[in-house]
Amino acid sequence: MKPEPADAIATALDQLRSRGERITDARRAVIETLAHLGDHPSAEQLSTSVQETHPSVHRATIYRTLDTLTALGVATHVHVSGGASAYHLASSTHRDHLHASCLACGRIVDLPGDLLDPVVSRLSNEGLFLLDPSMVALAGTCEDCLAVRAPS
Amino acid sequence: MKPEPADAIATALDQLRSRGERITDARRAVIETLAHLGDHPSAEQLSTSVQETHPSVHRATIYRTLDTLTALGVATHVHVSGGASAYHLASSTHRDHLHASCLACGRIVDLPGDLLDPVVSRLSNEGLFLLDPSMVALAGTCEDCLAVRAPS
DNA sequence: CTGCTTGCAAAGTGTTTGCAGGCCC
DNA sequence: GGGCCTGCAAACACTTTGCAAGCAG
Repeated sequence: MKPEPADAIATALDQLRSRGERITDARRAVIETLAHLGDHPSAEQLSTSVQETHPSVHRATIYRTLDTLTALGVATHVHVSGGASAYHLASSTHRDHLHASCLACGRIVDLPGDLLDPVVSRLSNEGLFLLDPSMVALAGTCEDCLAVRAPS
Repeated sequence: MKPEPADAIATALDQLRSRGERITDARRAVIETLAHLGDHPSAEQLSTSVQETHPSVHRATIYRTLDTLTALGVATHVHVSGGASAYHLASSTHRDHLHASCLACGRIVDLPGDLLDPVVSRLSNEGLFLLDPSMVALAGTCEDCLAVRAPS
């Protein structure tokens, strides 16, 4: 089900090009690494990974690139409770899912994108708050860690 | 509607005493300041406030005290997207509400405590995740900022 | 007294910024 | 070539830690 990383990379680069952004080695490196990791790395982790293949790319550039990619909608990030932000490409197959960080193992897991729709409606109806699900950092325990803690 | 800060302070101190924790000037200062601010200050803001009335209390102590208070359940904290954690006393009148940070003004607003119950159930039923609502940092736009952005 | 707490200073994360030079288009 | 991007280093915000002295119980 996972798309070829190559597809995701090409898509991302196209998005950059069509926005008139420049394609540089650093940006290519960030996008390629994001695509190949496929995970939800933090900027710091990503920085480490990128430097394995492209040692000349500076950390600060990674941060700036992620900023740019996020601003363009090519990538998204979740601010994880008390930790570093997690990034991933906004490829079409991953679209519109939510993120939750497991307090036990620290991983970011994907959850259904419509999960918070009822909550958004309720808050909206009651005039309390305009909730932006994509900005929400859910937290709790993932199924793997649940299995460990509470074996049947 | 707000309880006298004095009540909240007394309650908090009692909780400390009954847990066998020591009552020190620093702890009293933190609790008093939390009670009087009534808001959801960050550790850093709290530190600043405390030092206005108790200049001898060190920042590091504030962090340690907040840690202790949180561990005891006397205070709670929300990890706010990309920023500092926000703290407040877990006084009975405030109990069990959720927090959302406004992306426009940065404030922390309180939302109904049962807001995420359906979400918790759904995730639990589907065996996906054990969501801990108290650890969730909601985000979006608060009603005040909505009013500004979208005047009738 | 005993040992939990504090003050202080320093280190540790995660991230941002100013600047000069470099490369994309 | 013009100006966006980058590398570098330093600063920044927030938080944690080791240690010796101090105070609560």
